[in-house]
Amino acid sequence: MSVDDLLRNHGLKKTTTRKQVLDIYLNTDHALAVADVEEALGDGVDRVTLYRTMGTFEEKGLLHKVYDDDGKLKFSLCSSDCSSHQHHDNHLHFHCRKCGKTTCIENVAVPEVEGLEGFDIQDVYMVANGTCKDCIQAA
Amino acid sequence: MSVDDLLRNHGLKKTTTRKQVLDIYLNTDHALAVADVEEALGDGVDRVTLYRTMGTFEEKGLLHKVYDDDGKLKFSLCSSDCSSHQHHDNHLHFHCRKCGKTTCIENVAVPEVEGLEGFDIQDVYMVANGTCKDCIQAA
DNA sequence: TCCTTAATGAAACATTGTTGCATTTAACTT
DNA sequence: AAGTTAAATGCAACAATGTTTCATTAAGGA
Ligand SMILES: [Mn+2]
Ligand SMILES: [Mn+2]
Ligand SMILES: [Zn+2]
Ligand SMILES: [Zn+2]
Repeated sequence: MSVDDLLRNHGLKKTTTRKQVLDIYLNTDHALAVADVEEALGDGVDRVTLYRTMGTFEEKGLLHKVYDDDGKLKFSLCSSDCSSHQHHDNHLHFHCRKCGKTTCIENVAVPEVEGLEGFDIQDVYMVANGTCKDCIQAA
Repeated sequence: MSVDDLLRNHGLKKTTTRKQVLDIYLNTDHALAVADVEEALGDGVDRVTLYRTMGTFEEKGLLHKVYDDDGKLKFSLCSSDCSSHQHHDNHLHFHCRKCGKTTCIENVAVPEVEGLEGFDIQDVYMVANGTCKDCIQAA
């Protein structure tokens, strides 16, 4: 889907910054932090605007949060059925300790949690840490 | 096990601050951030010392890191078989969005990850978010 | 008790994220 | 196409979290 369509479908105004940010995510295969996007845009856009842009994208279901080993916040594109009402990104994530990249493993679902009687589970986050394919091959 | 024994068994000097910090963790059933410990100690101990203390405890296998929903870093007591060589805290964690407490669910193991051929998985972190027992009862 | 090394305190700094307010711009109305 | 309005942006100031350097203090062994 195009950048313009994605923005319209999620009820967002079509601004220059939003189109640029979304374009970056569409052309990257791993999660990006605010600082990464800031660097990719090479100045010209205020840091605060990026924080607000990513926040809005997360609220509206365009991006979902990803945390790596060190609690560093990154964002990844959501699957097509995420909206402002609900996220459906219950897949595994992989964080490579060599290259630092965090990737969505869309085809591995987070397993159901058993044995937690008395708790109300809303969602489960799961991240595997280790060495990614690329870094193994490069070694 | 006593505070003194724990410190000795992990090869750590017995200082006032370390004993106080460890005592707090032994008497709390949920994970605590550096700021939480600082507040519990009520001044007198420098913030930097606490960061270093918790860092050392983590290295030596006395505490393990816990991240909640917002990437906030907390620490929890490790199971008895953690050491500076390796952590064995592969259990589920629960983060309550009402009270904010993060708890170790020692009796629920993190499931093995299937379907990740080509990756080298070192460890897996898993946290369930929702409402805890206490907050459900209080409602 | 003395000595050595590790632990601590203090200050300065870096990074990440938030808030208030003035200005600009997108989308809608006319 | 111009005008209107609410949302988005830029800027400055602030807050929270974490790190680094260096002088001082304290722990544990000799
Ligand atoms: Mn994902
Ligand atoms: Mn735990
Ligand atoms: Zn890698
Ligand atoms: Zn609760």
